[in-house]
Amino acid sequence: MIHITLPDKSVREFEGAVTGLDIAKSISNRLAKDVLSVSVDGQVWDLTREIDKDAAVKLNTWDDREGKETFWHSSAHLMAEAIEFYYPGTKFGIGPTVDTGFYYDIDLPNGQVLSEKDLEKIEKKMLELAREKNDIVRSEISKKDALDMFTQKNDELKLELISELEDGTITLYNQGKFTDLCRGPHLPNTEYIKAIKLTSIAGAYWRGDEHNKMLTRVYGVTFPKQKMLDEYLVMIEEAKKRDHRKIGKEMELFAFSDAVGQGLPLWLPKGTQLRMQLEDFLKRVQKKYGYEQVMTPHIGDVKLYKTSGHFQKYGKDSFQPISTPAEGEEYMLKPMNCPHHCEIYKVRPKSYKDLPIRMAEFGTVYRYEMSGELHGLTRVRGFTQDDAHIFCRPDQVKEEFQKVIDIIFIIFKALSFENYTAQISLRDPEKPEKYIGSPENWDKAESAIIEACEEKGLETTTELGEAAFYGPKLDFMIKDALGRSWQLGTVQVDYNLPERFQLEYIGADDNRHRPVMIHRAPFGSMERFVAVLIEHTAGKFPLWLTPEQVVVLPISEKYNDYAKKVSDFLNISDIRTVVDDRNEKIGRKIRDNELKRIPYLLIVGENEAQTESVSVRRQGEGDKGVMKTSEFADFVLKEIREQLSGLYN
RNA sequence: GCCGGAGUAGCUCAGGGGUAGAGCGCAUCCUUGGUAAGGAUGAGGUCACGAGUUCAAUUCUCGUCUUCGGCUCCA
Repeated sequence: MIHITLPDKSVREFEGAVTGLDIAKSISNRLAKDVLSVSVDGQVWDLTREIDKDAAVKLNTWDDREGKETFWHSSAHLMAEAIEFYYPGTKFGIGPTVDTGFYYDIDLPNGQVLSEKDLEKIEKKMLELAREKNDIVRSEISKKDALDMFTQKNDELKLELISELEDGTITLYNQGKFTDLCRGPHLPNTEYIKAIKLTSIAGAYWRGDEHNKMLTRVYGVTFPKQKMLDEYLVMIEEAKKRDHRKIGKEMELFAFSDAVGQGLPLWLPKGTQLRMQLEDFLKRVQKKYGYEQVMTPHIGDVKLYKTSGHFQKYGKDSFQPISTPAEGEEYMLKPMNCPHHCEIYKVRPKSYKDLPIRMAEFGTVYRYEMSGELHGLTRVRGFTQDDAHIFCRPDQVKEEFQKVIDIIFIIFKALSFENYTAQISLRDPEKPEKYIGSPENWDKAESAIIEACEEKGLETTTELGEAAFYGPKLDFMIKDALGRSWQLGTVQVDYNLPERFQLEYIGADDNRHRPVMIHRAPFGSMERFVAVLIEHTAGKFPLWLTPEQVVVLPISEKYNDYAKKVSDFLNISDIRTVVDDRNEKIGRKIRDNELKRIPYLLIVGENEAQTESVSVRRQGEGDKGVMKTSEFADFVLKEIREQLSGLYN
């Protein structure tokens, strides 16, 4: 008798060994059709693999991550089978699943190359093979046999993988004419796969090491229903429309120029206005939280970065030192603001009563990112961090950390960022030698972060070994239009720099102590943040951020004076207005896309009887009717106030 | 940096060894008392840059730069 415990704690009894599929059938036919794999005591198994002892079982469908992974994993094998059909002798590296879909790294024989056009025929072949309904069969194999088999195939990639596996744990999966080394699990057969799209081809190093051979990586995604693929493709198209590079160009927020240089963004007037609104907002919040603004130069003596240790670690990846007329003198474009702030700290001796000191700067830094890494505003070579450094006593770390989390919450709430994740990065407990600072301080800092997050009710994931060598950290990630994760806000505890710069304060005991430094940047960088904000809002910014709040349109030239009066009047209310003094054809300009992005359109002179009034149109709502200009000002201010209300508490 | 696409008007793109093309935008004029439009005319290009092949290169070849998709990296 076998007892199977389901997630709802109910227990089903079976006469003898059962498969996941059997269990699903015993529940409902519908589930038997939908189930893709089965988790047995936490391990994901094939549906057809026999369970011969009591176990806790979860049936995975498309809605479960495990189900999707099984589906895509089998799809990768299907793709490999199709590729082997057209390119016999292809060597196969690894073929894992990713967030959406799967890829396979392959090495085509005789230096053949794959182009985008070839993907279609592979797709077709995959569908053909899928319809053959070939069973996917698992078998166990000894290490020796496995080595023999792939030696015969002359596939040194698989041989390398096998050589690292333990004998007795090696399994093969076969479908049709294709057999692959694989841990599994897989679908029972290929007919589950109904809709296939191979999305792209890219180069990738074998095992991610640039000293290794470059393989061809083929990406694809599959679905159990054609309709789901269609929806996915529509979603991708929609996402492309939100791309910040596209919107940034259309709205004239920022630009790049070959003449200026790669990865160096030019902020256009509207983009600058947007950015300044964000900066002002954060400055107000920071002021409330006891930060003081500072300013430091864009360059610094190379020695400064040698003291901080950054030169040794990152000197090669920086813009190279600038020589001066003086012999042997070298300066660097600053790659970070921290060393400058440490020097500010040292201006005069500090008492424990002075701490915490919170030093903020919108500091522009320059890093020579690899050319292939540059990407719109999200990865650039010159960018402005909304940087601040908090110098505090060890006993203040937790409280300061919580205050930083508060600030990040205020920002995310103000901009309705809900789809974020937070990750705590701690030491690797097995490798204490990797980290600087005393274990006691690390313990204190790590528990301070964990407790601070808990007390703030922040849901986090914890990664061991992901901490910086100088301290633990907390990162906030947010997804962009295409589902890629970007790191935005970051809070890092640092024991290293205070040490290197010999920072001190005099404690209540009249002894010298070392302060703890907290680095934090809620936006991360203005560039990246604006990029994510654009994609998040698809260019429809909250009213208080909109680069063009209100457009005043005189319907003909004779209303120009009045339009100017209206705009002057509204300017008093801190609302940007744009007067276009062209004639009535202006209507053509303000339409479609542009109209969509301007919250308010005021038309002056529509009704000659009411020259004291304006016709108001609200984005997405259409005609709001005729209002007195002063009424409109109140109306808009009220709306902005509503959007801003509650942001500070 | 590496692999693979791409670079033609302000924007989106078509073309192709022999005066350079479209749509939108822009300009001028006409029409339209209008919910933001119709018509006519026109201006805009070293076809990214540099070499090579050729009688002739924007087109073919090579190199450089930039950009896009990945890899790697991210203080």
